[in-house]
Amino acid sequence: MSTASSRTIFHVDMDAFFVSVEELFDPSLKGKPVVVGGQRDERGVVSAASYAARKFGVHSAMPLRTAAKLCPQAIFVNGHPERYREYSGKVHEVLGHFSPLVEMASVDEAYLDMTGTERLHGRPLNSAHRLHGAMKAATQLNCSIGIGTSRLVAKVSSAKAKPNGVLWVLPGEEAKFLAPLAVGDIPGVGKVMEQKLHAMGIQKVGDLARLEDHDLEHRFGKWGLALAGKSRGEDAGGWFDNAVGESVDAKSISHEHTFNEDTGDAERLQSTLMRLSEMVGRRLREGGYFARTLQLKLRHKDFTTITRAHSLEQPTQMDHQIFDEARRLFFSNWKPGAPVRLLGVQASNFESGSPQLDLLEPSRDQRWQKALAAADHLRDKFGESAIGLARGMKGGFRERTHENPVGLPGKGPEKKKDS
DNA sequence: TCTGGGGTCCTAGGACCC
DNA sequence: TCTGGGGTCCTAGGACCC
Repeated sequence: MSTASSRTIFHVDMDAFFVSVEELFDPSLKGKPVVVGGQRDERGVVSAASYAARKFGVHSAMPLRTAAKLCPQAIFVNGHPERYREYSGKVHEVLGHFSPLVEMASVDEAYLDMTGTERLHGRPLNSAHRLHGAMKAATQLNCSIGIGTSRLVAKVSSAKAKPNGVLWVLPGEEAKFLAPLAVGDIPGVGKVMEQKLHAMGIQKVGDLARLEDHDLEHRFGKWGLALAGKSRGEDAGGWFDNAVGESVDAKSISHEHTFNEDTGDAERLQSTLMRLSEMVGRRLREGGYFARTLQLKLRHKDFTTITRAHSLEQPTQMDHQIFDEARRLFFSNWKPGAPVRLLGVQASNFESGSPQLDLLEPSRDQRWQKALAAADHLRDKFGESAIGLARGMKGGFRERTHENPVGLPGKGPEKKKDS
């Protein structure tokens, strides 16, 4: 690819994002070993660790209890997703001043296509430094910026620029930049792939680049071919090939819950399924999605996990249909009393627009849809906890009570308050 | 060490159809 | 009888990312 026709991609990655946001709300955390993600004795993993905590070997995805052992003096903080979303919005806004083609890849990182912005913003290194300053001024947060001719190179270079740095890989220098790096530094190469490559005697990206494309394809299929391209710095295969800023429709929506202690209590499990189904339904309605496939996820005490899916005749976005299916799948795959660690509900296989509606009479489903829309509206207005959402399965609605937190029919004290 | 939650993509087998 | 080949859909599981 010639220099003249090459793209200029920025990858902007916020430094220790969750920790830095928490520090803004509680400045006393600054400089201390901080672990975000939960309390030291809870089930769960580290979402983010401050640089002071990282010195003790703490890193994200590590079990909280392990982090507590490695760094007993660490301050453990529960995550605040609303705060991160708020600051993510501020980040997005800053980026919008630098390019119309901005794509948030997650809450704390984004790609910018800066191709052709030189007249407006100057040379890449210049505009990166201005962006860096503007980000600090607007959000009080540090970021690192990688610049390259592909998303892949930009992303790898931002990782190498951390913390609080800027790194530009010149057009034409991609292979030279990547060659000395470990194969595990390539996005998409995780533990398993890394082990396989090591077993082949491949340690560095340069070793990979020396192999023939068709050898890699033969060994690893489609992925192998993509890998060969990546070793040269190309956005080969899958998501990376999308133009920056191209909006991609969601493919699935899911919610899951890990119990703090395993439970075999059927009522508790059912009410959890109900809550998860409602959360999924709500997001389907918000997004205007109708899902044809519903999936249950069930993780046992020993961490063995199964998923069981079913596709409906007609797509749905309604809580009770989701719940009915999730419950059916659950009871046909659960040995009564067996301790459960996690339950999850997923909707996928979306169909655009509304499903076939009965045009002659307002069907039961349509009435349901209206009721749910009204409930969503109330929740928007008064907050999740302010109202006991009217809900029910067969008869009318039942109110949520303390004993019956999800309004499960036929359970808890008979506080029949049909509305 | 004792393993979250929300996603995407890929593979692979079986059903079913032509 | 003992048996093709391709295409698509469905389901299950796993690698990977932040």
